Formats: sequence, C-alpha cells, structure tokens
Amino acid sequence: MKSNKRPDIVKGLVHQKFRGEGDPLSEVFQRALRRPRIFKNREVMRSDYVPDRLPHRDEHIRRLGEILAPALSLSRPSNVFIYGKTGTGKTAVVRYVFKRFEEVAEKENLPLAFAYVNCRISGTEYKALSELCGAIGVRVPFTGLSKAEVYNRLRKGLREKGLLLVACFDEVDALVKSYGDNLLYELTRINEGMEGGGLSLVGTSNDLHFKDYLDPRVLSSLSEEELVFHPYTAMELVDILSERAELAFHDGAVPQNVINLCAALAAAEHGDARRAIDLLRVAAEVAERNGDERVEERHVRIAQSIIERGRVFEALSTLPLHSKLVLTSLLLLTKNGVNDPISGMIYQTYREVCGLIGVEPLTDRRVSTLISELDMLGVVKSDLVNMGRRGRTRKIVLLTPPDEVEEVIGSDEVLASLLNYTPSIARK
DNA sequence: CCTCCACAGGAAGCGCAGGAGT
DNA sequence: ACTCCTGCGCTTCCTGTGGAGG
Repeated sequence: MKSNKRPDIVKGLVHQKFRGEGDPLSEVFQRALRRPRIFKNREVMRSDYVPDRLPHRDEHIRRLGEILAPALSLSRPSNVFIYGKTGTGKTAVVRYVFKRFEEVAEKENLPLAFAYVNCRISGTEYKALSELCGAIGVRVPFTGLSKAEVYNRLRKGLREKGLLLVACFDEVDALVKSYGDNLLYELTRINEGMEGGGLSLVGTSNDLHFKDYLDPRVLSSLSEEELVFHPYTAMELVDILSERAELAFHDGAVPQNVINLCAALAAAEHGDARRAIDLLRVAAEVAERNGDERVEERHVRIAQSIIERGRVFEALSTLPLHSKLVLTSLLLLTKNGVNDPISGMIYQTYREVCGLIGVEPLTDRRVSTLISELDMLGVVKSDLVNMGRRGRTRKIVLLTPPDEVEEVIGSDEVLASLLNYTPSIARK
C-alpha cells in the first residue's frame, strides 16, 4: 500500500511544478511554521495529566489527606469510598494526594507504598491483585497462578516488608459488577492478624447506587469514610479550563469567550470536567489545522460535532456483526425510500443481506432482541403498532443520521459491499 | 361481535468458551 | 491435564395482543 502511494505523491508534485503552479510546499511550510502559535504544551490537555493545582477541590484534597494522614505515622488509615459522576475530579484528587504523600514518604524514608488501579482497564480480579503486588515489589507472573496464591503473596509481601499499602481502586463498580465483591471482601480482611504493614483501600465509583451491589460486611468496612464529589458548575469549569489553558496555550490563543463556551457546554452535560477539557483541546486542534491564529467559538462547535461523531462511530463500530447487519438492513430500507419499516421487512432484508455475504442468518426471535438492544442504545427507535388484521409489529426508525451509519458500515470491508444493494421490498 | 394477522416477548434448553478447582 | 461450573449467545417453543375487516 505505502510503496504504491509514494510515487503518486512525487509524481503529483513534479507535475504541479512543471505546470508552473508555484511551490506546493510553501503553503505547507507556512502553515507548519505558524502552528506553534496555539499549543504551548500539549501534554497539559491530555486526560491523564495530573495538574499541580486542582481548582475547587481544595476541600476534598484536605479531607482525603486527613483520612490518609495516619499512614505517615505508620498506622493504618481508614478505608475511603469516593462517589461522584465522571469528570468530577475523583481520579485527579486521588492521584494528586497520592503523589504528594509519595513525595513525603520518600523524603522521610517511610515504608509506604501507593497503588492506583483502574478497574475498568485492569478488567479482572487477577490483574487488579497483581498490580497491587507490583506496587510493593512482589513479582507475580501475568498468568498461571490462582487468585488465592496471588493474594497470599500479596499478604506475605506486606508482612515481610512491613509495608503499608494504600491502594486506589478506581471505578471499582466495574470490577464488582462483573466479578462480585469477593475480592473486596478478601482485601478488607487482609489486615487481620497483621502487625506492622497492611492495606488501606480507596474506592471510587460513579454509580451512586453502587452500594446496593455490595455485601453489608464489605460495605461497612469499605466505607469507613465517604467522600462525595459534586459535578462542577459552569463557573468552576471556567476556572479549571482557564488554569489549563494558561499552561497549554500561547498567550491570546484562546480567548475568554471560548473558554466560557466550552464550560457552558460541558456544564449542561453533568459538569464533566473531562468533557470540557476534551472540547477545548479538540477545538484548539481544529483551529491549528485550519492555520488560524486563535481558537474561536466556531471551532468549539466543530469540535463538539467531531467528538459527538467520534462517539457514535465508536459505539457503532464495536457492535457485533449481526447487529451491524440488522442496522445495515434498516439503512438500506431507509435509503431506498421504504418509510416506517416494520420488523418483518427488516428481517427479510437481513436474510437477503446475510445471503450476499455468506453469513448464516439468526432467527427472527434473536433479531427481535438485537433490535431491542439497538433501541436501548439509542441507535434506533422502535414503536409498537397495531395494524389490525395485518397484525401487531414494531415500526423501527433510524435515530442516528444515515450518513454516520453509512460511514461505519463503509469502514468494514465486508459490509461495505452491501451499501449498493437494493432490498427486494424496496424494489416493488 | 368475533377472527385472525404478524408479530412481541417470556421460558427453557442447548452448545460453546473460558475460568476455577483438583 | 482433566473435569466441573458458569455465563453467553442463540434456538425452539410458546402464549399474548389489539384492532381492521369479515
């Protein structure tokens, strides 16, 4: 592929030059030289960046610090449970506090260790456990041991080294929902009969009903202390963005009205700081690519649609094959002027489409649940209608813009060939 | 008023894959 | 390495449903 492309470009350049259309690179150079006008430090706008200051979270930082403070005198801090929706600063606060504690521990040469485990990323109990082991310098193979063995090694490591480990289980609800609260139960009991060293847990969850999933025993020991993070207000988001913007961008590249707009848009969506920062970053990237001197409100609007489109694309392209085929069938019917397709039409088209690409079709019953799932995802809308003699069925409407669906289908090399097909129902 | 269409959607069971225990 | 066990995707079978048309 690559080797094919290069000669083309070269040919193009030479061609242009001979035709006397000026130096094709000069514009590229100019644009590239103009670029640094906007971004000063890209890192700052990345989602995993831990800032030195967290506006409007001083109180939470102090509270968490107070709770964990006993660690510095080597007594085990209470376990903490932190609630708050996404983008309310839970992770940032924990990482910030951990970082500061680590600095002190190192300076004072204290036997303290801090671990941060993102339960959504380290998806299994085994992985979470082995990360805890890693944090105290106990090596475990990435597979091959039973969970109980890893647990024992962790316990042994803590005891022998006399280490006090403070571990954050970020988004712990993800772990509990797929594996139950067994691991948490075991971990809260690890300190029993241990002198010197031990384990304190910090759990975070963005599901406020998470407590309901927990065994009362786990709940009581895990939430010895609780912290609640409220969503940021638009004003607070303005402060956060301003602070980041000052580090990330050159003077004057991001005017106040742009920051205000990003803050307002994110505040309207549950005060999610991450969204606000993403929005500003993408807007800046758009401006940069355009070769504009500064970020403007229109860039933010474009950024908003890019992010939204990205989300849709992500959601649709990770759908299982048959869901995609159902969606393709609906798309084809809509494109070919069949208004208000009903279940039967979609199933018939689905079978045709399956035949075209040589896939064994599922039963209508199964397809019916696939449609329900798409409905729940908000990709389609299905309404129950009674057509008297002609039965009772569901009318299904595509909620996602057809061109976005087409983009996803088209990006799959097998499905792309279906886009030109006309369903038999539409031919009549 | 009754029928009967064209499905919806619940219940149960099957085969498979991956994990845990031995 | 081997048996369980469990969850998941799926099929099969089934009962339920509301109103246009007889």
